[in-house]
Amino acid sequence: MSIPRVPTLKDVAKHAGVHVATASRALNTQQSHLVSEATRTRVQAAADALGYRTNAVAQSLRTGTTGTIGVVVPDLANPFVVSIIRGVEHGTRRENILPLVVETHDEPEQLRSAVSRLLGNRVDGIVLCAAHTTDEEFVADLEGKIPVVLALRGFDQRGRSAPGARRFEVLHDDIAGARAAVTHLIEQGHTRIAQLPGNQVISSFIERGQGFAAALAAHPEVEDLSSGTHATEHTVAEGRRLAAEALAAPAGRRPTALFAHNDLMAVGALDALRELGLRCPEDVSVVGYNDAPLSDHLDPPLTTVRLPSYELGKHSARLLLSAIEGDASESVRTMLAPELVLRESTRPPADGASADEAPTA
Amino acid sequence: MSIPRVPTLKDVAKHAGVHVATASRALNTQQSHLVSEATRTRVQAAADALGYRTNAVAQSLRTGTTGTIGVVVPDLANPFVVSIIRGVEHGTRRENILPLVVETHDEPEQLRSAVSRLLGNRVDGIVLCAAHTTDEEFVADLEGKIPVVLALRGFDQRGRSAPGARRFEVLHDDIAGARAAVTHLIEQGHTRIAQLPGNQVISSFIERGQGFAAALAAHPEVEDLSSGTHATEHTVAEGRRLAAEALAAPAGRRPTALFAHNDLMAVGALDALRELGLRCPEDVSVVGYNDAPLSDHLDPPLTTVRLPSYELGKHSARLLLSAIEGDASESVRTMLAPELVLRESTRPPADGASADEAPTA
DNA sequence: TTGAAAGCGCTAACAA
DNA sequence: TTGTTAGCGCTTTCAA
Repeated sequence: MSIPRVPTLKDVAKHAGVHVATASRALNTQQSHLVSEATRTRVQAAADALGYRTNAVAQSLRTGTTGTIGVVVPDLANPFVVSIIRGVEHGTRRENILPLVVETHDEPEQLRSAVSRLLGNRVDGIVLCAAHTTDEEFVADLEGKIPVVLALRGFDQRGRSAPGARRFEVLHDDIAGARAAVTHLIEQGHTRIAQLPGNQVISSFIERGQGFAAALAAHPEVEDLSSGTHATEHTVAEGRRLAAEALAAPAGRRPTALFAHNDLMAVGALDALRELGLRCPEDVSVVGYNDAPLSDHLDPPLTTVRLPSYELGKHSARLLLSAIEGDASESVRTMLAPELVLRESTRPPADGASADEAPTA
Repeated sequence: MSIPRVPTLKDVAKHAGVHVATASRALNTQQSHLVSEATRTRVQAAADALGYRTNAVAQSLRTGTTGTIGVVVPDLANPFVVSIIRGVEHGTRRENILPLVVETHDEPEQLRSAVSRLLGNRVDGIVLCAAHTTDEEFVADLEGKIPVVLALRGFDQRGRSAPGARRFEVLHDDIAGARAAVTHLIEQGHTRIAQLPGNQVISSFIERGQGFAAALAAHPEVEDLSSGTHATEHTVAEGRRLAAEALAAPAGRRPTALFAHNDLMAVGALDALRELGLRCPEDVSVVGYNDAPLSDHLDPPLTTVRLPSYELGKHSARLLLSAIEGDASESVRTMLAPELVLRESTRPPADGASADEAPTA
């Protein structure tokens, strides 16, 4: 009921009959060699007896380092974000670092307030997975205050000319991923393709658009039938909206394949097709991105692009730790490769797809 | 490049030409009334000019409270766990509390080490969503050290007789949820039902089993054809394994409906059916639990039970905060109700599938 | 209304 | 090998 006072190092020292400094040395693995084996044992016994646990707060204040890092993510409900976090955890476990995870929901103010809290809590560094291209100035400023690893999302490569602007990045090659997905569609024979683009303030989606464009540029016979609008959120509902737009064209001008910038939007596209009386993949192929859980159990199982999120988190953490140690003096930019996952939502267009027999619903 | 020293309160005080104590008072909303409006403004201006941010570490050491709470969860990859976390965040936002989230992966040692880290970091309280029934002693001990809210998973009601054992709980009525799901199957006319039980060291799954039993007890004509084994993990693979076991019976003795203790296991059951050449829901109905994302987009869309995870998190946080304030002197036990979500994976058994042609509904 | 001073619990020179 | 001492940055009595 009544919560007893938590024992301090002073209590341990008294109990062991030594000075606090000795107790501190005895319990600190780095310094315990400075202490006689006998007293070390005695102090340890006292600590165990009292249930002593180092007060990380006091330790942090004294040493100037907290043993925590911030992990700023857009959205925990996004499974690959969780995977990144686990990668970070893996990369920091040995060092006994505690990652503090904060969400931004892709709101610029929330990014700022989240970072502000982390700075207030004196994290030793930050893995930033939630940057918008419009945050570049903010991030550059932040990098002047604390070690930062820019993960998952970066900035436009131009404008990287700031002198002495060291930057640590662990990114994913979204251009290659999108290009692989769209090239797959083209190789299956699709000549009318539309993309359902994500929010263009996020590098991942900008680059997926670039990958789409690159794939089409290499195949001039293929038409881009995208509607031109892009999603503001990356939800099923938005995917459905964009797909409906793209599919609204008269039958002969309708895309036979859709590239959605993420899996949820691809699911929305499947919904839109169903509502129009079109079948996937018989009438229209669909590709997603991220390889979300259960995307292999959809109807039909979704062709998608896998992003090595766990590795991304792990590398980010490692890089951040070395930046904190001061080991990393140069800019580092790691780029992780995508993997195309073929399932049943893509197939060659039906015979005479150009003439298109599909119902207009 | 070189990271400049972070300004301290002393810097602000000097810059404003006042004593640090005055600066402290000026910047602390609770005490700023003790300071003349003029100096308050001056101090604030100095703080802004220097980019001062209170050092939460020093503040915590001095005040003995960190403004952080621990949130111990089994598994971030579980979407309803994320929803709980968001509820917690909602419940703590106003007070500007930082929730520290740690995972246990349902490993007893990880629970202990996670809690240990949180205690070391001197969190002000803990929301524990990851308890096993075998952790009761550990938890009782913990409750003697720090305010704890037992969320999502509780302990057996017997044995609650410890004198003065105050306990704060925010739980979900798994018995009612399971009972509703199974009663729904029975009312559709199913008379041969099997459950695919989760790990029996977790109260949620124990209670889902009890709800299953209660539903059957109220309908003596219904047979329990469960295989008797239960899952160790709550994955698609385990669901598939258990479903295959239950469906291995000769045709006339085969269950016509399966109640899986969570959605992933239900998905595994769908896989098992497909492998056996059985259709869902025509041959066998399936019910899940949790209403996971995309469970409405499966083939077929899954009937399931929704658990009010966001509210659960929100209530837990509120309760913890009041416990920290010392407001809550009595045990509190909040029980949140489930909601049955009907979709297409359940329907009455085919004619002759059971002896019972007359659905009772 | 402001300043002086003590101290939260710990670690790290320095001295012995 | 151990003890002494100072101080990390802040808040909060107590005095002025």
